[in-house]
Amino acid sequence: MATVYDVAEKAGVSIATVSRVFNNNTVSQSAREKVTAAARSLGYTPNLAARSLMTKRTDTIGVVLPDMHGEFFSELVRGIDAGARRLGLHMLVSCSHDELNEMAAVLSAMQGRVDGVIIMSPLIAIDALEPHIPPPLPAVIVNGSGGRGLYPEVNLDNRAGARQMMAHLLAEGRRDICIVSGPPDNLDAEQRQLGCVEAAGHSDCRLRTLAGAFTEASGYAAGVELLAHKALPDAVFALNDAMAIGCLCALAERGIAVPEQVALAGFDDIPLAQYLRPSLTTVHVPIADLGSRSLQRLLAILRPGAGATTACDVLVPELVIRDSSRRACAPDLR
Amino acid sequence: MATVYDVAEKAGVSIATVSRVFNNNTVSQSAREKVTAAARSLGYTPNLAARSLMTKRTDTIGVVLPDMHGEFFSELVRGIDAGARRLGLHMLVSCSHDELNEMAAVLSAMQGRVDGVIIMSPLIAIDALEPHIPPPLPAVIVNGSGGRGLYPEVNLDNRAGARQMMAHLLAEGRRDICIVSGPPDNLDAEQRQLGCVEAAGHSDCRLRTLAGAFTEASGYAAGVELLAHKALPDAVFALNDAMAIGCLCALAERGIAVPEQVALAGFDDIPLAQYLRPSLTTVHVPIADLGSRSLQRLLAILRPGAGATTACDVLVPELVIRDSSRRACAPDLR
DNA sequence: AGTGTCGATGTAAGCGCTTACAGCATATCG
DNA sequence: CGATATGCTGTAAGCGCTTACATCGACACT
Repeated sequence: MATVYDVAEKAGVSIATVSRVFNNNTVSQSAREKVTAAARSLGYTPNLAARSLMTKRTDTIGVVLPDMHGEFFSELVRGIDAGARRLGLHMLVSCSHDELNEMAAVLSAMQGRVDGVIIMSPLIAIDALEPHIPPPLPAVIVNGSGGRGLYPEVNLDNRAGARQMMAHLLAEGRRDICIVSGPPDNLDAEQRQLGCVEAAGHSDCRLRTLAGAFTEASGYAAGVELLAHKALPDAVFALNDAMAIGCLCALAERGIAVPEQVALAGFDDIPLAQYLRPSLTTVHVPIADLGSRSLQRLLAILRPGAGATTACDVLVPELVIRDSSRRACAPDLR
Repeated sequence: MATVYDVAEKAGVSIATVSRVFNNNTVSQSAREKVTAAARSLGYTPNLAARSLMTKRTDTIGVVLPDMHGEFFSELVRGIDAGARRLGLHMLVSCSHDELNEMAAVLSAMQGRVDGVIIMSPLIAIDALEPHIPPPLPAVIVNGSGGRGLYPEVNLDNRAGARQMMAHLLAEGRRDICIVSGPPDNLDAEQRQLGCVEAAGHSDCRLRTLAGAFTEASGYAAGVELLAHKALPDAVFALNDAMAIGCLCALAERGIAVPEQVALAGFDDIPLAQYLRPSLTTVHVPIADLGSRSLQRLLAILRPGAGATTACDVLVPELVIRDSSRRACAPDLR
């Protein structure tokens, strides 16, 4: 590999000038041209390790995810990547499997490789996690509501989303609502459930809960269990779309009409939701926005004063009403 | 940040010994303990840029994807990540949006940041891409069938998968089959289509094609178009699951019974496929395997002799027959 | 005792780059 | 015309680390 010395020699200038050309510093037009030509002919690329060593920057940001399963995470990464590319930043991705030690390991391994990290950890309580973030590492936490304020957070208002959905179901006249919950300790799931309980509290409806795990299979299982009881609820609110799909499958198998006998609702609004039969009422979560927003947040730390930071970092999801919850089931023609 | 000098001083040894401790070289028990203690108390972490500068390794591999949409890519990344973690490697991810220039830019930016790259580019022909891969950068190409052999490839036998599906549909007595194709120039789509044509050639069936784009929406549109014609085919083979779902939606909306009137098949076997009503017959693509296999391949270049390389790098997908294509529609109880 | 071997350690030389500082034209001004 | 400012450029000092080489005991063997 060619170095600044090779380029300098070929261009007949000093290494400092070469470096200046590649860092957009003040260089005469003629020198710039000579250097550029020499660099091209030698196939020179600056050695980034050496550069990092001097500048103490890596132009890379880390993304720590619990897992890579499903559309949710890929969408999040997409949101971050889009922003990062525009800023000339790279993206180091790692999955921690929601295990505290593994997450600590990932974070410490990232130290020195990245200028900052975006951490998403719906399972691990942030106050347990915070001590494991290496102090010099700037970090932003996504969707981990309730840290000690040491790190900026970008959150989704899961509670508000759940409340909206409940309000909708109640408005449709549903009074016996069954919630299919998320995995224990999952913060999103907790918040969504909380929203449901809040909304139900203001009404005369009956609320029950079936255990779920945010997977299609657990939704299916919940649906089967539902049918084992004598009294079918008049609405099922699965706390994510994957479970709603599983549940829909179980209900359809047993010939239960949705929404006529039972209304069904999900949460997330995955792209597919509108292509189910019946199309799925759900809560739209702007996942990619969550990603780009958290990148913005991180950038505000890394390059202070670079751009105006949005003060608000709680995204409010939006209710999307489709056929699966409608009393009068109008065909959804998109 | 503490450096080797600080640790050396505190531990009463030379910097070489400190370095040796952190590189598992031969050091006496007592020295090792002194260094470890000193390092911990100073919160020392080796500076990776400096290390890279000497070793010329980054312990990071790059992953270049066309996009991050949908489950396919996240699953692939998951497969790579799992392997990488075990080997102590990091993963730099970037999306190129299937644009040649952007891909070239991404690749050149990765040079020096990674020890090698895994490139997935279903849209860009590999022989167009190869010149843009910086020569010193070890690379493995996933699913980009048909390079000039400059780089190892890990491919999925799309053609065989499509042939299997066709054979199944024919065996079920379907004779008028409509294919919903993928986006133009997409290599996977091309291969799948080719497999269909091959299989049809050996039979007496009628084959027609409707344009698709691997999205739910395009599948839906294809379904609608299908219904506009007077003669409904007796089978629809959508070249990926997303389109099959869209198509199923369109058919269901118009009251067409699947599989009684029309059999429906997809390709990919996304996790959701079994939870559709009717559950979707499809071709199972071991996506995560594709990822881990390509990592293995890359590793064989990076660390020659480290592990036995599997000679075979063509993964054969597997037919998964579910309700959507069965003549006698037995309930699928999983 | 002399010699060879071997493991543990220290010394010092870079890896390729950025950047403070100094130098040196050339332009500007009193 | 000398003094001062200005714009480019070169020199050289590291950034924090790994590692070749030299050194030095300790030990075994003849």
